[in-house]
Order: sequence, then structure tokens, then C-alpha cells
Amino acid sequence: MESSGHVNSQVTDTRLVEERRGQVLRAAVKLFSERGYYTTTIQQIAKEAGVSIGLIYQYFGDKDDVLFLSLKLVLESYEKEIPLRLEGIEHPVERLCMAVWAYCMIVDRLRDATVLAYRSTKSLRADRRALIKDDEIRTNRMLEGCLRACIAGGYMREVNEHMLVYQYVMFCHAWALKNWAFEKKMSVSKYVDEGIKLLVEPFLTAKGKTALASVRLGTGDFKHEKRPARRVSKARAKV
Amino acid sequence: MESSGHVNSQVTDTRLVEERRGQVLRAAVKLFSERGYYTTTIQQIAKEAGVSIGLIYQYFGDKDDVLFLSLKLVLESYEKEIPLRLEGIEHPVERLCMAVWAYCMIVDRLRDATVLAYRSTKSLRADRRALIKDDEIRTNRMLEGCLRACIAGGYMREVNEHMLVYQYVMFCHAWALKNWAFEKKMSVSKYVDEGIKLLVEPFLTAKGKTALASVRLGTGDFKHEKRPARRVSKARAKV
Amino acid sequence: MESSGHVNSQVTDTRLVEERRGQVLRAAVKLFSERGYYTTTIQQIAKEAGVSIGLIYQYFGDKDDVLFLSLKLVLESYEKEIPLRLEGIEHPVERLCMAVWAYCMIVDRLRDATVLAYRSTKSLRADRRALIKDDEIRTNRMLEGCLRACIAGGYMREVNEHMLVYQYVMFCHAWALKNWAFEKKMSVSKYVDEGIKLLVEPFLTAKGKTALASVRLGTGDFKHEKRPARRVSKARAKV
Amino acid sequence: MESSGHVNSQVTDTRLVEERRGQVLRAAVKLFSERGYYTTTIQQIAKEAGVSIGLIYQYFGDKDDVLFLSLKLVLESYEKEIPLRLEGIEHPVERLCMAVWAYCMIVDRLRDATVLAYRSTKSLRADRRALIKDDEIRTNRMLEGCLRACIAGGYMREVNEHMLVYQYVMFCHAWALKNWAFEKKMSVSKYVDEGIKLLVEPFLTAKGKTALASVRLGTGDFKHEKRPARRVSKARAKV
DNA sequence: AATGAATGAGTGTTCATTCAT
DNA sequence: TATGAATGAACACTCATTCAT
Repeated sequence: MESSGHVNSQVTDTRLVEERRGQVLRAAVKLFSERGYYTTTIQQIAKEAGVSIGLIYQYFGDKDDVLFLSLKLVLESYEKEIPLRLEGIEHPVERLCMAVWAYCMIVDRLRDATVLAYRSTKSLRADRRALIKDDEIRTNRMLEGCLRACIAGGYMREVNEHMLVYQYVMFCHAWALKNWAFEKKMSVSKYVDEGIKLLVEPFLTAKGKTALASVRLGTGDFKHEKRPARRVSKARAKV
Repeated sequence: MESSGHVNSQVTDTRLVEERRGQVLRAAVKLFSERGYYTTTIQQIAKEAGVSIGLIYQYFGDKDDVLFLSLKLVLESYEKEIPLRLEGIEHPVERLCMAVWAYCMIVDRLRDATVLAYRSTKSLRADRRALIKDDEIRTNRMLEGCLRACIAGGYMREVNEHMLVYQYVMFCHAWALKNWAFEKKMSVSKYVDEGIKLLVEPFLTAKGKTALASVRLGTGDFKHEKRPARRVSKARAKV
Repeated sequence: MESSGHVNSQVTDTRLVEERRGQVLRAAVKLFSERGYYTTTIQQIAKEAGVSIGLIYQYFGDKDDVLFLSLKLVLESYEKEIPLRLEGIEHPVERLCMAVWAYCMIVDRLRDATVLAYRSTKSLRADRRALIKDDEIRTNRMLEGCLRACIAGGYMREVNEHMLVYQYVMFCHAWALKNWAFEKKMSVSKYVDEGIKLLVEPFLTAKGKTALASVRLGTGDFKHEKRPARRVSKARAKV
Repeated sequence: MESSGHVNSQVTDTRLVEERRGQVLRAAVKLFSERGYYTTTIQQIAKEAGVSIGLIYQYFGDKDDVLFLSLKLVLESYEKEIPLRLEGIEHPVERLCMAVWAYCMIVDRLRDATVLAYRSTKSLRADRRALIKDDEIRTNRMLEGCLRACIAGGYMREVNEHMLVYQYVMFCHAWALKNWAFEKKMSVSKYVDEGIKLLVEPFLTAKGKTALASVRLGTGDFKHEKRPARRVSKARAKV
């Protein structure tokens, strides 16, 4: 069953397709993010990418394709990078916090692109819009997994998981969407810290709170992107 | 100092300007919401509004003006309608809940328009984008006032008010932005109920919780838009 | 049952539509005839017609529409003008000869346009190609009627009417299609004269030949477009 | 004096040029015939021919060259194949009929290509258009030779040979040009039979008619392409 | 005040042609 | 000799905006 999300290329060499598409998409994400989809022209993308107009049409069917793959690129960043950050972390509370933290970090890096997703997803053809949503849903499921593990492990009381996950998502996206309201008041790290106080802590059990305390003590408030948090040792966590 | 948000009209009769602009803006909000700003043409707006193309240019300077006033119309709906719903309600907890409830109701009614605001605010000229933000900020301040009253009244513990308000805002907007994720699972009322459990209840003091209980008992879970919640009487609230 | 040949116009004023379309089509027929459909640009047509590019798109849906109506204009010239020339002529043989003569005259006047029809009909969308064929068929039927009257009146022996009509049609079109082969050797009148000797005369009965003789004596060999042939009187014709 | 009809090739090996050009031209004639010159791309021709785009430009100067040689291929089919069919036939009447029959057969086989010639000859550069006409003229001269032989042999009365030849040509081409009008009513063979009744028979002398009768009796109405007509023997013909 | 026909700059897209490999 | 990725001029078409009525 062929998904309608497939984008055809005139060129067959897979290596080259990968490379050229990347080159064009980097330019497209940049320009779409800065100026929006409709006010960015193919000419501008070609110039920014350092290729000819014709080349773009060898690797993408039309402008809609470029938008679709641009958005996919952004959404897949979330989907791929969050799990990377969770690798090796085992304590459910730490995993949940790290997931939120990682999500916010990526949103911070792709701030304009995140806004772009909100601005332009509706500009896609319906079938593709659905595929972009699927990407989002997959990322959300990851968060939901973290949340459930907390509840299952007795670190968090029963809550409406679906709703709370969406609060996490909106919280992360808000860093980009409402950045004008936050950027002068706090750093991303502070933002995440405060978010966890509002959206995680209140639902933790006593056991969960202890765990969270370790996380925070051990990590210096999630502050350093480059030196990610040392893990809460299993032993400690279980105490 | 002339505010840059001013939109000029060729026509001087204030009454007429009011009327004609309303006529055009209703059409514009409808079409922009359905199809987006760039894919809606002035020709389509004229047709939908039942006026000529030329007339639009008598009452608006350009297409950007139409978008600006359309978004203002939407943002002002929030700003105006929420206070209306709060009239006569005095208990801080009830006021906070009602504010969230009212916000969600308006978002529900203007679902596409709310999405439009996210899609198209960036399409505005920078000075106008700022004015739209001011509208949003004013609405947010209203929520902040409700929140502060709860804390001041001892119904809620100290929290990062600014952050929590934004969580409320994102929660309300999410009903529109992520409607595809909610509409099959619950009604607006249920959505608000669950939201209050996650974003209000956890921060309430014992006193606050008692108040909330009255609210919910008295209102049938905020379920009926047409017959809005009977107010928690001062007497009761104080118990 | 709406025919698919309908061409929409943004403009509703019938008078104006008639006028503007005529203006554009005259330019289009000229340019298409000279340079062909694909090598004529909308810009060139606009310039030639003395209108803007945008105007063309107010009165025609797309370039295909312009071609369709151009060809229709040409085909309808045949259909309308031949009957005009036959008005008042009653003798079957004279009517047949006059029809061929008239057809050739129109082809002569619309020489390039006739060639255009052969070059470009296939460039039309299939449904419209069929409508153009219908126009041709209607013209052919007129000739067939003339031919049948000759046979019915005993002026011509039995022949395969359908085939002979197509010979007449090809003969008339050939004046345009193979003009390079004829133009230096003879005038249209001479061409028609010779054609009648080859395609009409051989099939005439004795009675028919007598009639033809009168026609030719009376008309000076169909030579003068401006002073069309005096009619063979009924009396004479019957002799 | 270099004829302007020459098409340059980057490749010198004559054998190879012959072969590669044939390969490309077969594809080109097919595609041009089906879709027309302007709507067929070099890319499509390359794909259809199973060669690379670059290769086409090694053997042809530009797209016009491909069209020119495609049309030449078609026109030369007429010029070469008709004489082949006439080989060994000596009786003038039979030769004339066979020429028309052969011409129609080739047109039938190259139906779309014949239409292509009418559509696209004008798309050629003027000098080349003239060369294509020369090909047509040469074919016509062949028919004219057959016709003259009939007259010289006393089988046909004096007629305007030039005009009648063009009627023959148009008749043969019409099988392609107006195929939509004939294909449901008759076979090619029937078409030729009827054509001869209209365009040959009427001009035959008594002697000529006798000859024609033999032809027809001897051949089964020209019906079978595979078993071409047995020749009218000289002896018989002279009777 | 209201109309809507007219304008033309600007955009997405195509495709003949080139050229490095 | 053969390839096919790359190029960019050129075209059909759109739509915000103007202006004569």
C-alpha cells in the first residue's frame, strides 16, 4: 500500500538524491521559517541553496513537495533526537523530564521551523497534512510512554495521560510559539525547570518527588545541553 | 503620535465605515480561516461579502489591512467575551475556572479563526504583528488577574504565575490547534473539566479545593454553554 | 445537458464579452495562423490585440480556450457564409457549384486559418476536438444536401455521396493546404472551374450538363467574387 | 553548395550514424505522431528510444533536426514504397490504380505520421519545409507519370493532369486526415475502390474502362494487401 | 459612495540544450 | 562514444490594485 507521501525524483542515484534534497531543504527550511511558505519563491530557495531552479524540479515534484519534506525534516528531528537523549537513562521520572527537556532544546534550535509547522501545515495537501500529523503523533507517543512508566512505577499518581501529554507538547512548542513572551525573562533551561514544576511535580507521588530531587541535584537543573545529565543510579532511584 | 495600527478609509462617515468594514471582515475571517490568507483573494472576499472589489479598497488600504483587522476582530473576541462571562462571579476560584471555560468556548466557536491567528500573524507587517500581540497580552493579563486573586485569597499556593497563565492560554488554544486529536475523544466541556484537573486543581490549597468542589457541584461540570454555570454564592464560597 | 465546449468569462456584460473576445480572437487567429499555436504566446496575442495579458484571462479560461474559439470562429465562417451565398439560388446544379465556389472563396480568404485548423485541432482537448469536428460535419452536410438535390433532380447520376462530398471538402481545403502548388499557376476562380470539371461534371447527366453550361455561360466562370453568379432561371433550368 | 537540409552529427562512423539515427527517429515518429511535436520532449524521445538525452545531441543538431528527419522518413516512405508496388506492372491503368492503392496503404500504416506531416511541417525552419515539399512533389510526379501514361496510351481522355494528381494525393491523405469520418464506414480497400470510381473511372476512355475491368476482375478489388494484384498481361491489356 | 473592468509585475514550472565524467 | 545531471530562459497564469464611470 503505497503511501501518498512519496516524493518523486527525476534522478535515480540515491546518494545524490539524499545530498541534493538535503541541500535544497536546508535552504527551504531557512527561508520558509523566515518569510513563510507563500512569500518564499522557488527562485529564492535555488539561490540560497546555490543551485539552479531547474535542479529543484529534478528532485522535487513541485513547491508543495518542498514544503512537505521541509516539515517532515523538522518533525523527524523531534522524533529522532528525543530518543537519542533518552538513551541510557532508565529511571522513569528522569526519562520524562529528559524528554521534555530534549524536546524544548530541539524546539529552541528549530524555533522558526517549529513556528513554520504551525503556520504552514494547513498549506499542504490533505493527504500530506495527515502524514505530518502522524509524525507528531509518533513523537507524542514517546512522551506518553515516559508518562505511563512513571505511573506504572508508582512515581506518579493516576492522571489523564492523553491530556497531560498534550500539555507537555504545547509547553515545548510554546517556547517557539510564544518566544516573544519568554525570551527576555528566562533561558530555555529555566523555562524547562519551571515547566516541570507545573506539569510534572504536582502529579508525582512522594516516591516520585524523591526521584525528581535526585535528578535535579544530579544535573544542575538540566542546564547544560553539551554535558547531559548524569543518570540517577538505579540504586538511588529505588530508594 | 499616530499608532501604526491605524487603518485608513476613503470614506468619512463613521457609521458607514463601521458597517462596511464589519461586512467585509466577516467574509474575510470566514475565508481566511477556511483557506488561509495567501490563498484567499480579494475577489473572493468581495464576492462572499456581497460587495464590489473597489469597495474593499475604499474601506481598507490593502490586503494586509484586511488581515490585520480580521485578526484584531478575533483577538478582541477573546478580550471582550471572557469578561462578559465573568460578570457577577466573585469567587476567585470560580472566576479562574470560568475564564478558562469561557476562553475555550470562544476558541471552540472560532476554531478556524484561532488557527488562522497562528498561521497568519507572521504574515503581518512587524508593527501590526506587535499590536496583535498586545491584544493577546491583554487577554492573558485577565487570566493572570484571576490567578493572582486565587493566590491572594489563599485558594492557591504560590506558583510561577506568568508560566501558569501561558499554560492556560496554550491549553485553550490547543482545543483549536490540536482539535484533530481531541474532537473524537471528548466534548469541549469534558476538555475543560480535564484541563482544570491538570492545571488548576493541583495548585489549590485545601480551601481552594473546597471552593472548586462547590463550583463543580453547582454547575454540572461546566457542561452547558447556553445555561452557564450558576454562581457559587459568596456565602457558600466562603465556607 | 451542458456542452463541454462552453468557455467561461469573468465578465458578465454580454455585449462586452462579445466585443473583447472578438478583439482577442482576431489577434489570435492571425498569430496562430502565422506562427502556430505553440509558438504564439499569450503576451504576443495581448500585444497584437492591444489589450493586457490579464484581460485575456478575464474572457478566456486558458490558452486552450483561445485556440478552441479561434478554430470555432474559422469553422463557423464556413458554416455561415456558404448558405449566404446560396440564398436565392434554386437550381440544384448551380447550388452545388456555388457551394464549392463559396467554400473555396472563404478558404482563400482564411487561407492560413484553414491550415491552422489542420495543424492545431489535435492540440485541443479531446472533447473540444469533437466539437470542432461537429462544425465540420455540419458544413459537409450542407454540401451533401446540394449533391443529393442534383441526384434527386436527375441532374447527376447515382454516386457514393459521402465519398464525393469529402472529395469536395478536400478540394476546397487543398486550396489552402497545397497553395504553394497552385498559387503560381492559377487564380481561385480558375481553380474552382477546374475542380468542377473534375469533380462535378463527370457525374452529371445530359440534363445536368445542360444546366451546368447555363451556369457557366451566365456567370463568367464564377470569376467575380463581388458580382456573384446570376441565377439559372427555373424555366431555363427545367429545359 | 551545401544543401541546408544537411543534418550534422558529432559522430563520424557512418554505419553507426545510420543506426543510431534510425533508433531515435523511430521513437520520434511514434511520439510526434501520438502527441505532436511541441508536446513531445527530447527526454521522452530518449526514453522511448532507449538512449540517453546526450546521445540524441550527438546525432542531431537540435530538436528541429529530429522533426525534419522524422518527416523526411515519412515522406520518403511514400516515395520509396509506391515504386516498389509498381514493379513489374506495366499496364498504365493498372499502374495508376496500384499507385493510388499503394499510397493509401502506406498512409493507412502511417496514419498518425501522415497527420503529423500536416500538423508539423510548418514548424520546420523555412528551408527545410521546402525540402519536405520537394519530397512530396517527387511523389506527386510519380502519380503524374502514371496519369500521363494513361492519357498517352489512350486509356484516359485529356484532363488537367496537375489538378487531378492533387485530387489523388488529397484522396490518399484524406484516409488519414478524415479517418474519423471513414473508419466506421469502410475498410481501406473499399475506400480505394470507391475513390477509383470517382477519380479514375470517369476519365477513362472505353478502352480504359475495359482495362480497368480486367484489373478489378483480376485483383479482387485490390482487397488484399498481402497478395497484391496479379498483373494485367500486356497481351490482354492491349485487347 | 460604489462598481468592476483593466492592468502587469511576479510566480511556479517546463524543457531544450550543455558538459563534465 | 555515451551518459544524465545541471542549467536558466521562457511561458502560462494569478491576483492585488487602480481608475473611469
